[in-house]
Amino acid sequence: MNSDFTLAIHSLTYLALQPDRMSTSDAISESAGVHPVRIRKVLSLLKKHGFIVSKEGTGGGFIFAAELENVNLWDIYKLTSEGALQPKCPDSNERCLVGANMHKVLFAIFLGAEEHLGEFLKNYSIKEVVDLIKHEK
Amino acid sequence: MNSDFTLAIHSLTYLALQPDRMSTSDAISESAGVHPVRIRKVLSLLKKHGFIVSKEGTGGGFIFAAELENVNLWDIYKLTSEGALQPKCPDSNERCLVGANMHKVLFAIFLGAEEHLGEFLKNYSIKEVVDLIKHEK
DNA sequence: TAATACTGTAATAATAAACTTTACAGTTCA
DNA sequence: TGAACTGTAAAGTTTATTATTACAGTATTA
Repeated sequence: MNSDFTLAIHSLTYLALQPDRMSTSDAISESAGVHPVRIRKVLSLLKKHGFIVSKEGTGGGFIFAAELENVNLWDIYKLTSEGALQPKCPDSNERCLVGANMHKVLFAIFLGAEEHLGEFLKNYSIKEVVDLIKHEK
Repeated sequence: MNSDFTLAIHSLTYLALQPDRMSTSDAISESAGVHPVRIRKVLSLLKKHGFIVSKEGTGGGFIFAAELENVNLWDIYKLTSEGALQPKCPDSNERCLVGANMHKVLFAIFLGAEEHLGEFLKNYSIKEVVDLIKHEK
């Protein structure tokens, strides 16, 4: 799994704390410690799904466009990383009972596991993450 | 996450279906479609924790050494992949409220997520996986 | 209207992680 | 003693992730 999921959480949390003005990808990337192009790529996804709004040109940037309570980590996971739990099985031996069928069995189990994980992640909205961040201070 | 977890499940399932004789790393690796050295590395872990027994020399190999019902996927996950859910955060900006504290907050959330995943994986013992494999046939 | 400060995105380069391969020491059996 | 195994380390290869470069498009401002 790449870190798009955590970068998305990081970016949204950042934006949640700047509700009144636009933030640039440079500012967010400096906070997260990654390259601005990477942030723009992740934010581009979040924009497509309406969580944020962007504006080009001078004074432009990104800003939150939803209620913090209504964006939870499972929503973000699905956008950035759905299927990431699935094991990448190499081609196994079709002439062996185990090799031939393990892929299907694991696929089904990991699908269940991801759904189960989803139930957990739904408990955390960006609002909760923001509160946790503030509490750390 | 590398595929040690799924290779361990594959190997144990394979051994579960050969309860009466030793299986070589070559045979298992052919079933799983990976290199025998990799299988031996994974099996070495499983051996350390008593799930299997190995024997060197001619006629040697690996064999299951526990009750199938008593080895579940969470046990195996812990051995092979514990912490794999944890996001690998790059060093973020300590002078930013979000950058400075996101790591701790995410660590806590993902720790919970992994425990939650554990509850799901505990539902699957190797016996169940074997049954699913047989059922696929 | 020209310069500046942004987003958006593609293409390439660098780095890191995963996996394979080679090598060889140790063990058991025939 | 030789063949068939496990056990590991080290080196090489491949793949995935991330950074960098480049540049087109858009809004602002002077």
